[in-house]
This record gives sequence, structure tokens and C-alpha cells, in this order.
Amino acid sequence: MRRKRIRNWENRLKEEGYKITSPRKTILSVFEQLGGHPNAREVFNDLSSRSPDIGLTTIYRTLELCVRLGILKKYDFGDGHSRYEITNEKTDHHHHIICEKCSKVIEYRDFLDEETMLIKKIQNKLEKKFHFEIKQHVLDFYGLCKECIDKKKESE
Amino acid sequence: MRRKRIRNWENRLKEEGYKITSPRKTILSVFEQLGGHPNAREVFNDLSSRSPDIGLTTIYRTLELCVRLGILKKYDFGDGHSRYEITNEKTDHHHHIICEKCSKVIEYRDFLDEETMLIKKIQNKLEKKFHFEIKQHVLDFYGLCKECIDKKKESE
DNA sequence: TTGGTAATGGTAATCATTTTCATTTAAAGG
DNA sequence: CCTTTAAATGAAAATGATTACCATTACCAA
Ligand SMILES: [Mn+2]
Ligand SMILES: [Mn+2]
Ligand SMILES: [Zn+2]
Ligand SMILES: [Zn+2]
Repeated sequence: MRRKRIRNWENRLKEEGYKITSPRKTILSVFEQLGGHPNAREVFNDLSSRSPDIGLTTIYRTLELCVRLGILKKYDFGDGHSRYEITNEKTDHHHHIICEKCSKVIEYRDFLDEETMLIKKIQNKLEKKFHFEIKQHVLDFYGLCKECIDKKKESE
Repeated sequence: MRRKRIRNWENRLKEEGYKITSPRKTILSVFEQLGGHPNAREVFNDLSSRSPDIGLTTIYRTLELCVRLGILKKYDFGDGHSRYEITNEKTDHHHHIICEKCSKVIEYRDFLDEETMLIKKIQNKLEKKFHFEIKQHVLDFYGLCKECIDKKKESE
């Protein structure tokens, strides 16, 4: 089991009958290289020099397509625009800590064992009680990052 | 300790030097009576017959003001518009189960004891590790509600 | 009761995202 | 390789939520 299929997302597209196009390759490369949680415009800006021919429309379309196919995850951290993140073994499930002041996002995936177990337990309880079929969960913490705490102290 | 201050939000406004106006009373009454998680337009529609003189602008302003003062909580369930909910003893902290198909929201607050304790524990760990000051958290589950599961089965 | 100031509401402006439609391109065959 | 054809693209216009402006109104402290 060496490095598993590079550009695994090309397969996903083919599987579903979508074409592997130049814009799609370029847009996905942004996620493979930069990582993080860019929004549509940030992807657009990042590409503006390298590929000024790719329209913002196509970026939006590609991002949403990839979300539908599970290639990207879509997040809303409450700052007014959707953010996207590539799905793969490394970035798979994790939780976020978000600064309410500067929107910095820290992600962590070194869950306590209890953390994972308990969430499964809660999920089972809820599925039975409310007859839901639960697909995923979001556990995000909101607060102030170190920098914003310091800034706040100074200005007081 | 009988029922604590009715319309406690009037005090909050005064405390912060804001005026108790007719539109503000009316808008907050929607939350006291209807409950739920309405968005700005739904509040506007609900008021359209009773108080057709209140502008959508004022509703947006009032909602955001109340969020700043902690009178309302603001949520984003990913369906494209912010939703608001009144904060009080009864509705205080709870988690959500959201249907990804029809956007139905169920809320629950009968946490397992472990649930509450573990979240505190995780929060402490994170505060130390990342030097954050964590103010709140969101634990929401996403999936399909009973009705949407049934509909899906039928159409197959 | 009244003056000063915050609040309001209509309208225009923003901003993210979607739709439309004419043009281009991937990829399946030949 | 060359054609064919539906899918994909990009520019521009449309949409929908939220915000900014500004002239007018209404709290409320004096
Ligand atoms: Mn992340
Ligand atoms: Mn709720
Ligand atoms: Zn910060
Ligand atoms: Zn549903």
C-alpha cells in the first residue's frame, strides 16, 4: 500500500461521467498545493496570474460539483462566504477552532479517544430518538485567538 | 426565584443605552411567541399584516443589534440566510439535528452527562494547546429526516 | 412639552452566487 | 489524426441577501 492514487479526484469525475478539463485540473491543483479553506474568490485570485483565463463562474461551478462528488467539503464559518477544503486521507474528518475576531481557523484531528466514541454514541441515540439518518456532524469551537486576545488587552 | 424578568431584553437594551422602540418591541415579540429559528424575511412576513409599517431594513438592524447584545443567537444552517433564535433560560444552550434535504431543524438539550463533561474537557485542552479563549461551541448533526428518508425510498 | 439624538424606512448600493447563452473543448469513433 | 456532439466554459446579466445612505420621525432626559 504505497501512495494511493494520486489525483484520485480524476477518477471520481470519470466515474460520474464528467470530463477532465483544464480548468478543473487547475482549480483542484490549488487545493492540493495550498490546502486550507479558501473561498471561491481566493481560488480565483490565486489563479489570476497563473491562469487568468479561468472565470469566476467556472470556479463556482467546479467547487459545487466537487462538493456533490465528495471531492471537496464545504464549510460556513459565518464570515459571509462559503469555504472549501479538499477531502483526502490526510485532511479527512476534523474539527475547527475559529477566531470570531479575525476569522483565523485552526483545525485539529488528534481527538481524544473518548471524543470519537462519545460522538458515535450520541449519534446513535439521536438516530433512534428522532428517526434521522445522520450523515455527518460539525463540532466547532468559537472564541478569540492569542493575537486577538493580546490586541484586545493593549487597547484597554 | 419565580419567573425571572419578563422581557429581560428590554433591560439589556437600556443597559447599553439603546432605546426601547415600538419596532423593537414588535420584532422581539415574534421571537417570544413563535420561537423557532426564523430568518429576517420570515420575521418580516410574519409582521406584514400586524405591523406593515416596519421595514425590512429595521428588522435586519434589530436582529444584528440583538445578536451583539446576546439577546438573540445567530445560526447558519447552510441554506443561504442567517437564522435567529431568542436566548433565554429555556432555549439556552442546545445542539441541532438538521435535514440536508428539507432543512428541518430539530433541537435537543437533554445531553448525556458525559456529553457536557467531555465538551468541557476538550475545550480546556484546546484552550491550552492553541492559546485560544473559547467562548462557545457548535455541535450539529446533519443527515436525512424521517420524511425525506421515506420520500427517497418511494422514488427508488 | 420640547430639543437633541438615536432610530426608522424607503431606496440605492454591495457582494456572493446563479443563470443565460453564445462559443469552445474533451473525448469517443472512425 | 479528423469529425462529431454534448458537456463545459466565460462574459455579462440576473438574483437574493444584506448593508449603506439620507431625509424624516420618535424616544426620552431635562
Ligand atoms: Mn478544515
Ligand atoms: Mn435552536
Ligand atoms: Zn483572531
Ligand atoms: Zn427532511
